[in-house]
Amino acid sequence: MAIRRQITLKEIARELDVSISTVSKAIRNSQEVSLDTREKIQAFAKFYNYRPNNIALSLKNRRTKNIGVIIPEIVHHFFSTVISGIERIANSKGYNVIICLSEESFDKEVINMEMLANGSIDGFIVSLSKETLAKKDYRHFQEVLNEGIPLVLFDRVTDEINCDKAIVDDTQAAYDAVNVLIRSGSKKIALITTVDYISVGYLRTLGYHKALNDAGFVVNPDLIVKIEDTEGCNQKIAELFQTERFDGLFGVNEFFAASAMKIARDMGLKVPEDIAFIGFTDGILSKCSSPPLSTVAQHGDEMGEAAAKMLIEKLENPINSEVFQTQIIATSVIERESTARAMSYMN
Amino acid sequence: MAIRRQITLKEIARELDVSISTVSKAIRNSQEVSLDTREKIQAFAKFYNYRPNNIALSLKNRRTKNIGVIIPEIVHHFFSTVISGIERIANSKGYNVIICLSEESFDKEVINMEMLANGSIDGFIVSLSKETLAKKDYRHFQEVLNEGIPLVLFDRVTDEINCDKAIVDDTQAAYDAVNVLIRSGSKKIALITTVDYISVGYLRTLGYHKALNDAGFVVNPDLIVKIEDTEGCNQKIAELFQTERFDGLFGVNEFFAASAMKIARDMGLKVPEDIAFIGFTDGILSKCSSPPLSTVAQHGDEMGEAAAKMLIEKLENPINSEVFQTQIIATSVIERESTARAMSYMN
DNA sequence: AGAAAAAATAAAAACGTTTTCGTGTTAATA
DNA sequence: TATTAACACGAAAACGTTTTTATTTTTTCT
Repeated sequence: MAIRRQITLKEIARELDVSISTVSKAIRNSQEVSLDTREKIQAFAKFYNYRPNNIALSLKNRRTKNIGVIIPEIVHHFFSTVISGIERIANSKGYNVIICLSEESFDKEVINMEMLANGSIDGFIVSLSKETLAKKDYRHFQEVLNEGIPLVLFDRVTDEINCDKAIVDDTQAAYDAVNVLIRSGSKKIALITTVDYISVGYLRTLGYHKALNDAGFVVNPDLIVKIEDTEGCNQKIAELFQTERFDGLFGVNEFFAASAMKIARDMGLKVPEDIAFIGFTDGILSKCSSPPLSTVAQHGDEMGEAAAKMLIEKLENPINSEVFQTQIIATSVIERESTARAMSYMN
Repeated sequence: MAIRRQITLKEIARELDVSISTVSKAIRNSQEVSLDTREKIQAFAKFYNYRPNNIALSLKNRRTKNIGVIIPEIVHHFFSTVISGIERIANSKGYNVIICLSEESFDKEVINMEMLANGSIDGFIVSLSKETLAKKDYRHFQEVLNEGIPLVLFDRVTDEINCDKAIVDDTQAAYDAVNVLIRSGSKKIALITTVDYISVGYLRTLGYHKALNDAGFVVNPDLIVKIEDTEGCNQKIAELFQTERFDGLFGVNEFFAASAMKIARDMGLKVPEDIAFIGFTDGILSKCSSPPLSTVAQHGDEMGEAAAKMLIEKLENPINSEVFQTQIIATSVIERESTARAMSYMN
């Protein structure tokens, strides 16, 4: 089968002995060209399966219809749901999604942004890498904004840069989650969280504090474990179980909660009778672990949709380019067996 | 902060009162332009943060340095690891990855391909949607191949189209998995699989048959459950447990295996003593379920890397555009507690 | 038949590059 | 001093579109 590269206007013009402009107009069915020639050209174009070259269009229109998305990782339930939401909206509005992974590295984030900012995309949707959050260096974002490229941040955001954002109310959601533990009868509640510079981890920790305070519980720092990376995770959780006694545990993500629950069960504790668990993110892990894990659903796909909608709005309607909004995506607490204590346990 | 759009060669040329070509050459440090002007232009360009417009380059070079990836879904451990592998290689070679989701729909697959084939990408990496596999309609692939656009298929592939492929030896891997069950002492082994048109499900089913045959076991069709979609999944698995007795189960993905194991435990069966389980795909579910699930690691990231390497090779070296290879990515069986029977159970 | 109006088509510019080729200036050589 | 070589730069083409403007052809009217 001989290779037949996509045919161009120029080739059609040459073949049919008319000018390029006539071909262009005929294909777009302009009244400017006689019905005769129009039909002839259209038939020819159809036969050779003519399709306008996207790159040429991008250059001419100075818009690519591409959205650049930069996330820390993709093998991750929450981030992949967000992508899914972004893709759905983008696709429905004729945009494509270019995905780059920062792998939690500041440098990769910067490089990827520069790579895409040279005309490859019309706007960015980004969730900050851990390193960026730790460094607090946001110049690369300010730069693209100065160049007039719209930017939407989601989930891991910062106050230091002024743009559209889509987040959940992490503090409130954590507050709600901890309250589920409290209502289920937990009196001493442990927390497995991240280091503080991860904005969402910090905010969820705040919610934990607030919930305990409002319930009149004292916050015991010994019940709080801050995990830097997932490597030594199980180790640190196991230590907690060995040194402290508690009857409820909140993990700021589903991995922490599920891991802790597993360790507890392996130690012979009954869930939820002896200890109740709740996590964050309603991923496959929460649904499939034993017992099923109560959790806070973040609705990542909605967050992705919201982010994409805001971005596309800015792209197609640059009038309000200076008014930014922060959309709070509603979370919902999903109560499953891991917090379902019978009433007899309560008192 | 006033918006300062990216500066162009033309603007630099006008500002410095030289020709566009001189600016272009100076920036690429050509000896053709005097050191004086070169330095002047370079300084100016650097000051205004000049970067060549990617779209213009794409048009000129007739290559976009974009790879189009079309997968059925992204909220899925295996597919996201593949993306991760693709992205790593692509990024290291200066390519960007455009991701489209077919959502298992033939039409979306076709539309996405057409959308990208109009010049937006240099080549495709695709895993077939369920609908496409069911319809066996591969014309859209033949078309892009005829247009000279390289294509690599991975995981869900078909013999009907001739191109580079990256797969695992599903039959062999399933054979190995079932043998783990057999070695662990299982005598009656059930299978939870997909409907036959899913190539990988079918091949894994073959491996199951082969393993039983080679071990001298009879294949009992009543022990085989074919799941169409995940909706009624738990229901159908529960029925199996109610109507049949068996002491080993192989699930063609980790979700099937984990779900079945959960149901078994809820029914009071001990794992692995009463019944052993093994799955496919080493995702978070396998690692975190109780007990941890033995499984076949597919090494999705390696598959993604292999696919990306083959594609980029074809892109940068179109000489061998007619020689296609199928790379078999090695799988590895990971034995965890779910098949770890003490010897006393064996005989 | 000739002029004016209308219709059909073509030319050219623009989007931002790179590159080939051409031209003019200066320096080196006979 | 005349000829050539080296050097520095500019013009133009090309990638594939769309759109504005210009030109040609046809039709209509007196």
